Formats: sequence, structure tokens, C-alpha cells
Amino acid sequence: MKTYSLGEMKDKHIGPIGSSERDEYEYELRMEVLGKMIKTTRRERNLTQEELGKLVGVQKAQISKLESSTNSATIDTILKVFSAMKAEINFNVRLEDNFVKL
Amino acid sequence: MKTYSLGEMKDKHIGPIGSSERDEYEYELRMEVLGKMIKTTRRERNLTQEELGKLVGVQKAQISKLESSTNSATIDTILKVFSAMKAEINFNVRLEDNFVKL
DNA sequence: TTACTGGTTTCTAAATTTGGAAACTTTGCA
DNA sequence: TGCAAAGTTTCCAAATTTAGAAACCAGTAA
Repeated sequence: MKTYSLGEMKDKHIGPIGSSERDEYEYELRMEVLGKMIKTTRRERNLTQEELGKLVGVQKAQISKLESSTNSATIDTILKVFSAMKAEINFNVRLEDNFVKL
Repeated sequence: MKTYSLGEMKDKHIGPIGSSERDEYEYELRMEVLGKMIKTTRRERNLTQEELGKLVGVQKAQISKLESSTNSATIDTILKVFSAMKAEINFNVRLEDNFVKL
């Protein structure tokens, strides 16, 4: 049973914690990493974009757009894609302590 | 440092693993739970929808829609909201073993 | 070189989300 | 009860995503 976390993906695709790249892009790369996760999962399943497209019910071009984070995908779309690959995507929230209510 | 996982949220808002509700809604409630996570985090921060709206830069009605999963939010929107609350949302993917490529 | 597979890009239309405004409902409390 | 704050819903316009189609761009193998 294979699992990737966001952290691993960031280490791999952006850089380790503390590196300037990692710090700088910490926010905006979230979305991009999601695309990478789709790609990684698809590869893990040995699927081409076209095959995945068929499973999801869209054209390969759509998959390409999702993987490259061409646009900010909808939760609905994301769930559909992972579901087609029989992969479960989970979210979890961590509260940071540096929050002050004005 | 508080953390919620998707699992906890589902236990709390839907029912424990094995319960019929939990099984039945396992797929389609994912989206809904994300809304609940926003709400829970907001409460944790002691914010009203209006206050959170101000932080994000939208009206309280928007926050309401997001929390109730009126529509399938965009990743971009979700990140903006959690970011405004100084909360980090993470994803992770688990490959299920019951996948057969045709 | 040619052909083929896998991936990306552009264009266009349709569907959906975003957002503001205002009315409405619920909740909580004095 | 009655008031005010908090949350929800509806309506509408603007922006964005989704989706298909087709052209295009690697690679790679014959």
C-alpha cells in the first residue's frame, strides 16, 4: 500500500525544508503539487493520460491540464480523478500558532 | 498545535467506520467534509464568518457557501481560506490495492 | 526518414464558481 | 418576548473551469 504525503512531494519536486526555493514557494506551489500528485499516482498505476482520461470520462488534454495545474481545479474534479485511479486522497489541517485575532 | 485529519472529521460528522452512514456516503461526503473542516478551523480561531470573510477579502455569504459546500470549491479558494486562518492544509494519497488495469 | 505513442497547447462553447447585495432565518441572550 | 449578531439563501453579473476538437511537439522504434 503506497502513500505519498504533500511533504514528500514537496521535498521531491521543490526542495527540502529550509531551502530558499521551498520557503519562497511554500504557498503558491500547493496547487502545483496537487497536479504532480495526480501524475505520480497515474504513473504508479501505469496509465497514460489517455487511459486515465478514458477512466475518468474526459479527453487526455484534460488530464494534461490537471497535471500541469494549468488552472485551479475544482475539488469535484480532483476527487473524480483519484477515484478513477482507486486512490484515496485525504486532507488534514494543522493550525499554526502564529495567529492573532485583531 | 491542533490537527484534524479527514478521518476524525468523518467520525465526528458522519459516523464511525463500519456504520452504514459512513460506508454509504464515503465517496460523496469528501467534499462536504472539507467545508466542515473550514468551519471547524474558523471556530477554533474564534472567528465569525464575517470576520473570516474580511480576512480572506470576501463577504460572509461566500464563507457560508464554502462551509456548507454549496458548490465544489476551487483549490485556489480553499487555500486562500486556510491561509487566512494561518492553517496549513495537507493532502495525501493512498493507493488502494483493488486496482486492475484492463 | 517515417510512423506512432504520449503529452501539450490553442480555440471555442457550455457549465460552474466567485462575488456582491440584500433579504431572510436562526441563534443567543438580556 | 424582543433585539442584535451570526448565518443562510436568492438573484445576478463577471470570471473561471470544464470539455471537446484538432493541431502541435517530443521521443522512439522500425
